[in-house]
Amino acid sequence: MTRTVFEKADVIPLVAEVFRELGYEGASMSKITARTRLSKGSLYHFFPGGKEEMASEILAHIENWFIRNIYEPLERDDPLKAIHNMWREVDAYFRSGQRICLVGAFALDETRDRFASGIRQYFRRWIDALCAALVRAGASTDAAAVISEETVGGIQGGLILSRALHDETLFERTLAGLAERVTKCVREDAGR
Amino acid sequence: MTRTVFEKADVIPLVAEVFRELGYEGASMSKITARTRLSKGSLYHFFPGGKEEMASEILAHIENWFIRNIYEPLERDDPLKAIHNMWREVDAYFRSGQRICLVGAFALDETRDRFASGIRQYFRRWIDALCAALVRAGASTDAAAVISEETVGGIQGGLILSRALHDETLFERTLAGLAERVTKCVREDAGR
DNA sequence: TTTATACTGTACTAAACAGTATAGAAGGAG
DNA sequence: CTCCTTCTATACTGTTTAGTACAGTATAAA
Repeated sequence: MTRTVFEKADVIPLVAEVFRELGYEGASMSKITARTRLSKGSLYHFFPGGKEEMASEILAHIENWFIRNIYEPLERDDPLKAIHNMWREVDAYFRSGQRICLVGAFALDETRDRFASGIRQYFRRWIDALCAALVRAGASTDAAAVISEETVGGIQGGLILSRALHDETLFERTLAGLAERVTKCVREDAGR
Repeated sequence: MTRTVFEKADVIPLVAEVFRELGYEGASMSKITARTRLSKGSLYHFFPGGKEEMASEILAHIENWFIRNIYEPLERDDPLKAIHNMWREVDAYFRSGQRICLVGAFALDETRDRFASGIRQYFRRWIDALCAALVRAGASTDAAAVISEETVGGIQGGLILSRALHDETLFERTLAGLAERVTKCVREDAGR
């Protein structure tokens, strides 16, 4: 009999995809074992704390991805380039709206209260990093604060709408619209 | 012993609130009975089809509310007044972001597939009604289509963000920002 | 006052649930 | 080879789940 051997680093994205598709409550252990092809033994070996530990590690894994690929570039690199990189990475990460934001989904029901600090931090840091990049690019502090909040919110709304309407083009349209407004905001303020 | 007698019209909003707090999968029959104080017998009397029938009737109830209070005014009344009315009603309905959009939440996981047509219709009609009102108010067809999509998406994003950040002021700020952009869009196009 | 209807409460079943225990397989170290 | 560690598979626990059955209660009409 063939035995597939996993490492924790391989398991987390696999389980994450199940949570993404079914939500925290919808993802029962049996659904997770069925969809990942991992046995209960393996899952409890990697996550002795069960579902709660899985979700907690997944959230940390997601946050690390965003820190490395989005937040740190925004904080460190040339702001306009980093923002351009953000649109590209976000579109790829959410597969043009075919893949949801697990953190956003968790925020909508009582799951939020279990992982409150992780969820809060994910959005807080995203908004703050974008805001700081906009200020460095020449936007006013006030305008940057407003538009960075609208941008992160707009992305979440775009994900909901594109799924609800089964419209694969909607998310990319949303990103393009947000990108245009961000660019305009920087141009206007920098031109003063 | 006192016996509280309900009608279906009273039961739907009660059960809806439980779905809103816990999501479709999280709302088990025992949680529903505990939070609504309705017995299993009563619930299955009103909804012989169980959870699926409950959610289906709740979605219909929500859509009716939006038709009466938002979509029809947008389609029928003075467009600027109807749009102004929309901001007020939406803020009240979602309790300034303290209450989520059940339809949006359903759209994020596999629950979407169970209620696909209801979910699609809710957003489709909202966007279309707003778009038509904007055109009647003097906006160009293209600009109206873009901004009405951004508005409905922006509302959903604002709900996620205000919950995620535990920021009660964020949703109202989002609505105010959207209202400003909508007003500007109408003014610019009508002035041509 | 009888009788039908509408609603409630509870006891029940079978399936699904989270989690545990444990035996065993693979692979490397000695 | 043996031994140890890491990972997998499955059988098992008690609990919770959705849903059914049915007896019981209030109300209104006849």
